[in-house]
Formats: sequence, structure tokens, C-alpha cells
Amino acid sequence: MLPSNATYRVSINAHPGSGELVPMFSGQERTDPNHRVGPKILDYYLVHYVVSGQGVFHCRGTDYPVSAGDFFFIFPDELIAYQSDELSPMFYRWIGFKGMEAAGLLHRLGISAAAPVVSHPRQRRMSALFYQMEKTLYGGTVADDMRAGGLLRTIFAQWMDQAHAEGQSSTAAESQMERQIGQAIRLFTLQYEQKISIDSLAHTLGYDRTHFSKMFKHYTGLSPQNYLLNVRMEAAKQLLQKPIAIEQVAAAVGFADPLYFSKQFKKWSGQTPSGYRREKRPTL
DNA sequence: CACACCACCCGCTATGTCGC
DNA sequence: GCGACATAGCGGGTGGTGTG
Repeated sequence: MLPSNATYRVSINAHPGSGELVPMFSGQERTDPNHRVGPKILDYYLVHYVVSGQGVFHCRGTDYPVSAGDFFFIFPDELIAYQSDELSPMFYRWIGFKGMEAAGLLHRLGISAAAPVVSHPRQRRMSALFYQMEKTLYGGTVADDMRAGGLLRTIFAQWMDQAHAEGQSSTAAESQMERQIGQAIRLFTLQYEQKISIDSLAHTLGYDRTHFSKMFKHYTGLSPQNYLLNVRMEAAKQLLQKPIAIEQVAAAVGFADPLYFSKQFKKWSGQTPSGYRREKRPTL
């Protein structure tokens, strides 16, 4: 059973898969007045759901007031901090997750490091889903990992339903260009192992390459090439934790030249592929 | 305003050359 | 044969400008 009347508790996913959307851990905390976290930088996604109380979430130079019913999203490689209110400290639940699909899904929802806070009116349903996630991960089996993956998708579906209802997603407010960018992101996440030309992709979608590049960066904050590189490197990180030759890992994520892959990996992560592997699987 | 197109620059990649 | 290095071609990013 879960420990009771604790102010802080967390369940870790004992068998995190390498899928498109992977819950890593989940927990809850009843914070003290003025309780502060950060400044810090994470290398995964972390969403907090404020069940009660209020506080301030700081990201990219902006302070966002958050209160019951709000979600605040932490993106990888972003400097963030958050603090509970003195009189009404926050009680929140959180889910840490990763996966190649995460960036695309959050983009579709209009959630980004530049717009990291959303509210949800169906509080009881959401609070129950977050609690269910924590309980499921506490199980610790491979089957629980699969169940948790399904729960995370259900949570994303709730956000999407709400975004639809508010006209924030693929309804009137979403332009043709946004839909095309969504298509490009899906292509990147599904076919990253293929050779992908940004020029031909842009023309397939009916745009000039330069205009498409500019719009892509406008909506996602990354150039198409960099976005694709991120997807490939995330996939490579997963593969490097398995006993696969680095040459094969390079080929599996769309790099014809393993030497070039190593250079890019080091530039991207600060570590060589073999160094990363040693750190993650010292026995290999 | 959305889009196309040009020019320029940068970086990747394939290929060639050279020395060992 | 192999590794190190040089180089040319190409793809991609971006600023600017023109067009409907």
C-alpha cells in the first residue's frame, strides 16, 4: 500500500519503455508555506497539477500565478523555479514523462515553454487520473508501465478535448499552417530513421522551403532540422541503453555516417555515445 | 497578411589526396 | 589498406524584398 498522511511521496516507473510517450514517475506533495523548488533545469517533461492552494511558476523570465485547477508544464532544458504561497501553500500532483511524441502533442495543445500554464475545469476527473497514475506506477511491473502509458494518453486526450471545446486546437483557431506543421512533426516522430529532406517535405505540404522553415520555427521554437535532430537524438538515447553497436544505433536513427552521428550526439548531449552508454549501462 | 523567391552564409557529406 | 586532412557541392537557416 501507499504510505499514508505523508506530505511528499513519489512512485517511479520501474520499467520505463522507449515508446513515443513514457511516464517516468508520478507523485504528490502538500507543500509548506513559501516552499521553493529551483532554479533548476530538467532533461524530461514534468507537469504539475495544482489540487489546492496557490503559488508562482517562473519560466523564461515570466512569473505565472498558479492556483487550484491549473497545470504548469516544465520543458526539458528550460530554467525554471516555483514557489508556494505563504498563506495558501500548494498541494499538487505531478507526472514526469518523456518520449518522441511529447513535443508534438504539447505543441498541438498550444502548450510551450513560452505558454506553460493551462487550466482545466474538470478538476475531480483530472485529480483522479493523476492519483491513478501514481498508484499504477507504484505497482512496478511491466504491465503497470503499459497501464501508466495508457493513463498518460487519457490525460492528454482530456487536454485535447478541452482545447477543442475552447477552440484552441484544430478547430477554427488552428490555421492551415499549424495543421501542416503538425503533419511535419508526425512525420519526424514516425519516420526519423528515414532520410528526410526539409525542402521536399515543405513542397509536399505545399510551401516554399524558406517560408516553411520560418513558420516551423515560429510555432515550435526550433528549426525543422533541429526538431528532427532532437527526435533522432532522443531515439538514440533509448537505443544506446541496449546492447546495439553504435554504428547500428546511428543507422537506426537516420545517420548514414556513424562518425558524424558521434559528433552530433556529443554536440547535442555533451557526451559521446559510448560515454553516455557507459553512464547508463556500466556493465556494457 | 501569407507566401514566394533571392542572396548569403554556415555546416554536413561525399570524394579525393597524401603519408604512413 | 587505413587514417587524417582538404575541398567542392549541396542542403538548410535566415534576412530582406516583392507580389497578390
